[in-house]
Amino acid sequence: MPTALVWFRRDLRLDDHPALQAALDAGYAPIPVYVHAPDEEAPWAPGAASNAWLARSLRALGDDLAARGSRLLLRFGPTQAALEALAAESGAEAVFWNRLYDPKVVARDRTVKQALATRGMHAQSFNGALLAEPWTVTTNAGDPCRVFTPFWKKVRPRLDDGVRATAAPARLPPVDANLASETLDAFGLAPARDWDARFWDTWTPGESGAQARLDAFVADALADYESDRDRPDREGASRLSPHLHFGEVSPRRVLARLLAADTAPAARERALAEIGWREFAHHLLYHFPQSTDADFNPRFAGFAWAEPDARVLRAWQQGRTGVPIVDAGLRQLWASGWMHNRVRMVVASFFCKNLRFHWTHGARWFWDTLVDADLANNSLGWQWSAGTGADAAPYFRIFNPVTQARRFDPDGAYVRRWIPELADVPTKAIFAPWEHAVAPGDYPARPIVDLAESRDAALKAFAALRTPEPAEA
DNA sequence: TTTTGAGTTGTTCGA
DNA sequence: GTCGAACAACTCAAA
Repeated sequence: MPTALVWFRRDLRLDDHPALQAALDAGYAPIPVYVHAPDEEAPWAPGAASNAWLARSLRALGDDLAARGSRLLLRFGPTQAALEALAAESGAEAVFWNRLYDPKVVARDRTVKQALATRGMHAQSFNGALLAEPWTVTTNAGDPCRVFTPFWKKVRPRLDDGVRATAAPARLPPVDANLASETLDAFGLAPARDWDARFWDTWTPGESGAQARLDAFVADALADYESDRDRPDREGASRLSPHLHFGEVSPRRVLARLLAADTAPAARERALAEIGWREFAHHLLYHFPQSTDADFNPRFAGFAWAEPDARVLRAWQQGRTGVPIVDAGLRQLWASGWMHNRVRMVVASFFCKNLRFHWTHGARWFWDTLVDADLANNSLGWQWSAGTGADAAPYFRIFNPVTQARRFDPDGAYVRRWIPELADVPTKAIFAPWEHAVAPGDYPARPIVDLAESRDAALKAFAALRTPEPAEA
């Protein structure tokens, strides 16, 4: 039986895996391989939390392949050399993989594809990560979309039919035992010290964990998704983001489940729209690759950002700003590798508006600490919050963290869970303890920045960006 | 080409 | 307490 390499990247599943399926359909015995080459994604090589997840997800994929009679080979990069070497060792005639959209990865993959083709190999890539690949969606004028609503109006009608997910193969051909594999430990992905120990109370990386999460979401949270998705004190979010990032479940599979769910149309559409935002983020990243580091809106080149003060930056990172909802979010992030999306917006607004630090500094912290760190989603989210994005919040929309906490954590349960110092503070005082002089000694007595003053300062800084009147002649 | 309508997630102020 | 307006202008996208 001829063999083909199936190059796994962030598609760490067997269900609805187009590259694997294509190899099988073409009559090849697949040789699954993962190549460890983080340098090739610099300066956005995966962060520490992401790597901790990846280690577990790779182990799960290896187990799942073994259970079907196959084997996952682990190799060190550089990628091109690794794939060429494995092809030579195995006699593989073809290489199949699913596409990614990060700028550095796109460039790397193009080079790899050309190199393989030059050697006479069949190299082919597939769509395994998106419902609508970036080049398939344009405005009527043929340009990339910059605004979500028109983008989604183009994509949403396609989804009612025509997007199919294929089932995982029940059995796979064996992989030649002579083909060598690195050990997972050799990759050095798992943390040396077990700071991630508590992550795994809430998360199960790997395909079966992803499917269980999807099942639980559809069964328990979908019906109330419209309201509860904004409530960090409830289990209202899907929590699918890290599973989607690593491709442990495909968006087509999520779509199929949402379309089949017996639920109110509004809840379904809301959940679909969140998948739509993931699609839109990838659309923007693909068409505007510089948006990971540069303000989308060039007008912000003249904005009076504050120079990040190391002490203040550390207080934000550690959840010691003195603003409870902000600190709760950042502590949740540190403890669990994840933060509720509503709270992400609150901490980002505080960072970009109240502290007036450039969004890239916050994005970098998220990148290192989130298990769902995703270049497309992270860049879009931070630019949206900062107001620098193409389709961003208007600049005068500055979140008041006290108001946000009262509205979305009305009983203070979320704050108490993540800030034990405040566990005994009454609800009416817990969102702004400095106004009631109730904060205990080891919690900051007042916010690191005055909320009202810093809000006004941000508005003034934005006002200064306005196009100046032409000078009098 | 020109015009028109619209744009994830908010806050504050004053009637 | 509730409600509507103001907060600015700009740009995108479609008609």
